[in-house]
Amino acid sequence: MRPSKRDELVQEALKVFYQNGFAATGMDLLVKKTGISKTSMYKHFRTKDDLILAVLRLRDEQLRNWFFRRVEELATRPIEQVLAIFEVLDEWFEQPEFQGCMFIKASSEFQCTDDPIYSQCTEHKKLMHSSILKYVLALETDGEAIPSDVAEKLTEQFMLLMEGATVLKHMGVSNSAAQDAKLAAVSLLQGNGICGYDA
Amino acid sequence: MRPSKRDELVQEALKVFYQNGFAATGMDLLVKKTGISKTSMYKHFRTKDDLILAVLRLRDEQLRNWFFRRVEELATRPIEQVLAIFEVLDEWFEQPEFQGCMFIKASSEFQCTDDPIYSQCTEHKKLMHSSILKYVLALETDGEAIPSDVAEKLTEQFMLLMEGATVLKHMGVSNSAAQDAKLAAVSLLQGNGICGYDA
DNA sequence: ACTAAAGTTTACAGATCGGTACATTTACTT
DNA sequence: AAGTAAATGTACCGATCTGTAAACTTTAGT
Repeated sequence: MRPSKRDELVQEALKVFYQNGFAATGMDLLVKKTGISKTSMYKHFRTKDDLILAVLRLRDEQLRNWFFRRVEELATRPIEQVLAIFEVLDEWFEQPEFQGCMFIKASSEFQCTDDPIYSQCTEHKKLMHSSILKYVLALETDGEAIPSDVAEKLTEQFMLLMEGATVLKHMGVSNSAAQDAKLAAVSLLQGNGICGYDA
Repeated sequence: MRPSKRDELVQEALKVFYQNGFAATGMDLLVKKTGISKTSMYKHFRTKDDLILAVLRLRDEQLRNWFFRRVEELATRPIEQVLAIFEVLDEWFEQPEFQGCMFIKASSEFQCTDDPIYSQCTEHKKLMHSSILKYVLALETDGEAIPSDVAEKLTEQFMLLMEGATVLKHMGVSNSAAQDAKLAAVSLLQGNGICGYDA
């Protein structure tokens, strides 16, 4: 298969939905922004919701790939990787096109629990969780592996900090949200006997 | 003035917008749900956005009043009040009508920074921040007042935890989000030399 | 060159959107 | 009882919404 119009459509639709919102973006606007005819769109996707699902799938893949690739570019030791998570978060916030988390926003517009769009948003967050858990599980306390229940608890707390930072940054409440979250993460690590100054 | 139709409208509209979303709720649906005629609505509010603003004002007042009244019902000592914040958060999450934070959702649908609706959402979060800051400023470390920069940092971190918990609870990712946040808060307090076991 | 898929334009259907005009009814005040 | 302000029902406006029909053009593979 060649890089078809379909992928082109999904990629452009992602930008428009992200900047404009889902309900607020009509198919006619997508025609204007992408230059792709409405008939073609409906050949590829039966409904607008199907298109949104495809957009979210792409976003999930793009964001997770970029995020954790950056984490591993920034650090190799587990403790540093965990902290790098918050550095990458900051990088994300500082991108000029940053407009909050697309999945938080999607689940704000599609609140019905059995809506596939809502499910997809939930799924994305769970995937983020499990990726972060891997880094946390690699941590050591006094040279021993971290207990898995502690790792689970820490991961959950990191997720809280990340989502909170994303929201407050997007709402213009804090402009140091990612760094504040990082400091909190350091505190939480130290509180569990994990600190960055050993071998 | 008697409890006019206007207040009735705003109160009912709040429920509908909260459960249904803003863009997804048409004025005709509001007519059906409230029993108030569209003509009357537009006598009270020039536009739908004006109605939404009134709804958000009411919500801000209701939520903040309820929240901090509950905090003070649950605890009197500052350290306990700070932790009670997360207990009340949990109470909120367990209300059957809980559907996330209305302001996070509103700012997801009205992203334009100079939209008054967006500004109102930002304002609400700042008010939450400053209310929490008061409790944190009342804390003591070794019998001495907490340094104001530490209080500011802690408050910011508590906000991160609260917003994160609200989002993850709403998205169905975690069902112990408030308790997880509370444990994290305890850790952060201890990390700053504040613990609950002194006089 | 032929075929078939993919994409295009144009026009449209039916519903719903936010918002308004107008004439009527309710309810409180004096 | 008269007057007035508030709320009402109905019917409508133009625009926009998601989604479709039909006929035409481009593109790709053999």
